[in-house]
Amino acid sequence: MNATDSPFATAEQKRSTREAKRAAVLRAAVQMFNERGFHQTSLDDVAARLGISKPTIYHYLGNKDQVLLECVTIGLGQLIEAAEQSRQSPGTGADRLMAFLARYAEINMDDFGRCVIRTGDEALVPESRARFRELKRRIDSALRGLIADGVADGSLAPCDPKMMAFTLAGALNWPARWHDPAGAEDPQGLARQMIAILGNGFLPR
Amino acid sequence: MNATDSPFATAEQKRSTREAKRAAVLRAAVQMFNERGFHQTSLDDVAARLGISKPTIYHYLGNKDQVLLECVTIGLGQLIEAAEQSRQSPGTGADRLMAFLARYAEINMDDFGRCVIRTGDEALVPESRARFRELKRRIDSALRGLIADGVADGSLAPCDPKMMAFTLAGALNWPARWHDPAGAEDPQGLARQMIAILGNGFLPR
DNA sequence: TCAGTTATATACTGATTAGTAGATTGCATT
DNA sequence: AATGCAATCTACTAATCAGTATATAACTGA
Repeated sequence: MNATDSPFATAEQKRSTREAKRAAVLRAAVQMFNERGFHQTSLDDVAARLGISKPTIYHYLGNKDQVLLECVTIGLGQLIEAAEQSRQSPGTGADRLMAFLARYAEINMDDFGRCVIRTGDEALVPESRARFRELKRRIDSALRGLIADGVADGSLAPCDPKMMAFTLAGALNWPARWHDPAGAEDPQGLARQMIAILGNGFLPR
Repeated sequence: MNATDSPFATAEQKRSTREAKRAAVLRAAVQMFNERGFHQTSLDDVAARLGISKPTIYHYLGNKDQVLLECVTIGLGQLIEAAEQSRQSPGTGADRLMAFLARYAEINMDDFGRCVIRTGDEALVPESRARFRELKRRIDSALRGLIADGVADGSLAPCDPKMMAFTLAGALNWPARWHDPAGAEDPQGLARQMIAILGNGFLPR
């Protein structure tokens, strides 16, 4: 506590507690969606977990579809950011791809990334669905681009980038279903192991 | 039409039309669950697609949870059968693993297999959930066993069978989400391509 | 002091839908 | 002829839950 804290909040402080509350609601919602599924989670449940009432959720986030859309948008935003960083990072195509895959896998074991994977397109209302798909397409193109680069510079095996992207993404999406965030295995370690397997293949070299 | 067909059905014919009706209801249900999601599909919707009424579904299959449990049980049954066949098939560990993976991928692009993948544990009522998990565990053990055999006979690269199983299964589960059953790509071809990628890895050999 | 804004609650409405009660028809068996 | 069972329907009940109307309290700025 410093001398400047008073019971009267400044505009900036208010803006920031509002942000914090909004984030807390979103965090509670995404965790419950991941644990129990979107349709098994009512907004009253989410409110109860936070000790607030349903209209407060509407105040901060809007209706249930908007809450879900915001969750997946955050997850997809993290993935897009990761893709952009990898594109600019140094090394061969293979190096850049592997850096991206590691980040990709970690995000998929995190609250919002898990939500992206666990949310089927059908769960969203049609307008949100289009947005959801578009963002996913963006990640997919970025991944294909990284693969194509690696094939071009010879650091990756020749392949069809589309099939390769589906295969790699599938493998690294799956932990969103089985990995227990409260469990002992650490996401980074798992990601590294899976990427090593995908890099070398199951056949002996 | 042969001479023996008459408007009066034998007991056997009746048993078999009953079976056919039951199967038709199940097929309609699983397809709609896959297209629109379990919670977005009401039993009235399923009945409407077949031109029947909801109580008829209860007559043949029971309540909504039982319908879903039956769908996933069929899919898992196909996978278990595939695992047993591969265990007994000839060739090296790698050969047997690849035969299984091919079948595994194909099943996952079929109605009931897709449903297995798309159904989260949370969707089922707790009693069914235990059964669902147990069957999935069985497939996972079978897969790990095949991998361990291949590592033992040297036809597979040394690896942790658990991580390898998660990685391979994840990659081959994913088409259940993106592959369009009405689309042009044929499941067998896709399966072969993915397995080649997984066998060789993305790094050049 | 009054009007406006923000944060929050209680209590309701309306829609959806799982599941059931009960009727009907027709064949099968005694 | 009578009883029972299989297959099917229409019409209802009851629960859940998204979303809203409305109240209140606190602070803000005029």
